Amino acid sequence: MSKNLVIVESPAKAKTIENYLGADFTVKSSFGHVRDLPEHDMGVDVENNFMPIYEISADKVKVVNELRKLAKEAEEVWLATDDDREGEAISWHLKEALGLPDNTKRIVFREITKTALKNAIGKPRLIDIDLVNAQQARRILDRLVGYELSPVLWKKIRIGKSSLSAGRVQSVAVRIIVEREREIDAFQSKSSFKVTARFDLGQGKVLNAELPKNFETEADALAFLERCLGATFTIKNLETKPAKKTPAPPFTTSTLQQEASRKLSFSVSQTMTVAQKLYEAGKISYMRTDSTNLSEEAMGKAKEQISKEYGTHYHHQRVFKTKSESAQEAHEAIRPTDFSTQVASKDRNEQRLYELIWKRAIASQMADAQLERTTATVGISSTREELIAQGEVIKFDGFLKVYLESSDEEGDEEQKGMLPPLNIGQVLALSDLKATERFTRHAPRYTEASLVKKLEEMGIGRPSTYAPTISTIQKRGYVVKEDREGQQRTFKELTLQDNQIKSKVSSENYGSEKSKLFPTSTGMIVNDFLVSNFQDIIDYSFTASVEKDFDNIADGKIPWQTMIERFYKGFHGKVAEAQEQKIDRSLTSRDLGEDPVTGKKVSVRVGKYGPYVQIGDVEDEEKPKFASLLKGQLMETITFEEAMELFKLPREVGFFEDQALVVNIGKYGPYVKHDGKFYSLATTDDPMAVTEERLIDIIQEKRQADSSRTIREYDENPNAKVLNGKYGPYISFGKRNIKIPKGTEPASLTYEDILKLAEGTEEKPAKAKAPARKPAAKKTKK
DNA sequence: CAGTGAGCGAGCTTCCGCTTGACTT
Repeated sequence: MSKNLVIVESPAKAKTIENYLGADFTVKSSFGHVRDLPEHDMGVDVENNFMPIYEISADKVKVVNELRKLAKEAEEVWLATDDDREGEAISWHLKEALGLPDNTKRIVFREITKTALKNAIGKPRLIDIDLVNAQQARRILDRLVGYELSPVLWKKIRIGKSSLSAGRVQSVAVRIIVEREREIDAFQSKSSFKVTARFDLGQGKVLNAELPKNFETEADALAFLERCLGATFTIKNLETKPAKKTPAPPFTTSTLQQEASRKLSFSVSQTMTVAQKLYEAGKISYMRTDSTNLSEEAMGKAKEQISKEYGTHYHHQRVFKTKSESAQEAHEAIRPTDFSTQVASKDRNEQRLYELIWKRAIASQMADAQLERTTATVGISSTREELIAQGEVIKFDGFLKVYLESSDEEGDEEQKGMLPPLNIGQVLALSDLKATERFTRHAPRYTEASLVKKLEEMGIGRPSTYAPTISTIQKRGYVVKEDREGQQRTFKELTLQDNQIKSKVSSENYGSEKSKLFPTSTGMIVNDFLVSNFQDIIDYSFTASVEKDFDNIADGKIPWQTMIERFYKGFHGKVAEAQEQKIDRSLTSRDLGEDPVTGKKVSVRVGKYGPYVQIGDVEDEEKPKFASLLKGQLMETITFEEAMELFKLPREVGFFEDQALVVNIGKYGPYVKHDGKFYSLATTDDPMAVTEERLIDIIQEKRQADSSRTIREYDENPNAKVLNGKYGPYISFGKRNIKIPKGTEPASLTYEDILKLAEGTEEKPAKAKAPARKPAAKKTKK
């Protein structure tokens, strides 16, 4: 056993550090936090100065036991968790859990290099209890908010099949999505006419120019074209200005998620999983960071690589200031551990992400790109308006040699090309002059990654929680990530060509969405409830204001209990008030009108399985009719006409193999039922309009897919099959899935073999919760 | 999984922020 035990948070980091520190040091990791408030209880004694109750987390018992043993054997323990609020708290919890003395040495370093480590070891300090208290305040505030608000939702809004929840971070994330959707719903598109001209310069060269301002009406656009009939077009002015482009800083968690989403179409969680693999393989630095900082050593290595690969004039050292105010900067920016490594993995996605990280980090240490922007003004003999043509020439590519950041704006950033050679006074031959109707666009819906960006800008959430937050709001049923088909619309186009003006009407698809976040009715209802009852908690500035308090606690200016007390007084009062309120049914239902046939009331409500329309009342003699809403329809916005359409389901859409094809919509979306089996419709199929041919296709496709997965079937039992799954072959036996023992050839399994293998396994219950069992359990208690 | 949805009401759910595997079909 070595003399020194060093404890860090991550095992990969432990391994690296051990190599640097030598034989006298054993380096172990805590795997993050080891103690926390209890999961199934508030764990905060509100009556007793908010005293928290901590317990060793279930999955950390083993780690803690091992560390306790090693700590006893060691002469000296060094707490080397991250240099931020959470890291300080982890050290304190370790000290408490391992029974270490108060003077245990605490060391910090922000980059893993030999010098940084030596410096840290030479300058140990004690645990900063003020900083720990700031973390405790953060933890307790989040617990109070989350565990008091969520039960209010359970009591006041019982909808959806998943349990509802609220919290400082997730509720704001949902609010952002809901408000954007409402903004889009209220958006009125305006059309205008954009004028573009094409000139033929001969020898295959073309000049494209446009009018700087659009015309608001077709009449204005037409009048302009008429004025241009027979006009002469001349280059009136040429202006050239130097310009430059500067590289973006190296990646933080949030910017990595955004770029991987735009350039590689990765989901936020996929990015993190792939990055974790690269980190564990030692290929990149830590991937959960809010810092854009590179270590001196890293900048030196980047310089070497750039000079070697592109020449020294491509290098330009840059130190980036971190933008975000909430940044805690315990780590470096995300960068390759070795800049000379360009191939880091055989896995395609790992390699693609690595390349992105490598390029971005390298580019951040490269020279600006030098450009030349040329603006040509085209005068028109018959009118005072002028056309403008713009071009760009790259004089020195600099960092553009390796990397260009992409943008969220759709299609706006067309690459400007070079202008052909032009002279002032040159007369241009017009090929055509067009006025095309264009429409203003609503603000874009959020993607996972652009929501992360927004949250980060608002200082809400941390690098380690962006991905989990995004998945929580989807799991709770507040938000769905979907593709939506666009709609057709027509637009007008006026063309002046060969001294004639022609008008044409064309159609285009607009508003289609891919992998965007949409609020559900549940999300909107819960959001509205929270906004009207807990305005300040889900206010966009709430986190920022409590962060100021946490800073004051960390600076020793106020005791954490004072801050929590002050907050809790007002907050708990509002919780109590909301509990007293009658359930507001208008939140979860809306009247649409009367059925013209029966005169019965038509209303839309949100039930256990989502929003649905109901005709009639449960008290009526005749049972009410129900129909679920389609994807994309919301309780808040559905119209009476759309609602009545739904009652055309279930529809019988023809026959196949002597059985009817019935289209309906279930809990999990639209499906076609045929011969007692269910086949899901694709998201692009409209259940109201899908044809017989298409349905037969769907059935045959599904059968084809199933049969290609089947390795063996059994006459004795149609429910027993050997199938090929994502992770290799397995046995599907009724509702059970059984592992195939190692060394067994799946195709050789007989039915008897399967029965034997099934013996030891338990039948999986259809639903995890067996409702009949619970009351019985209570009886025994009594 | 897929012919629910109200209300009755037992007993359940839940937060944010640090970390990795275990598990899946």
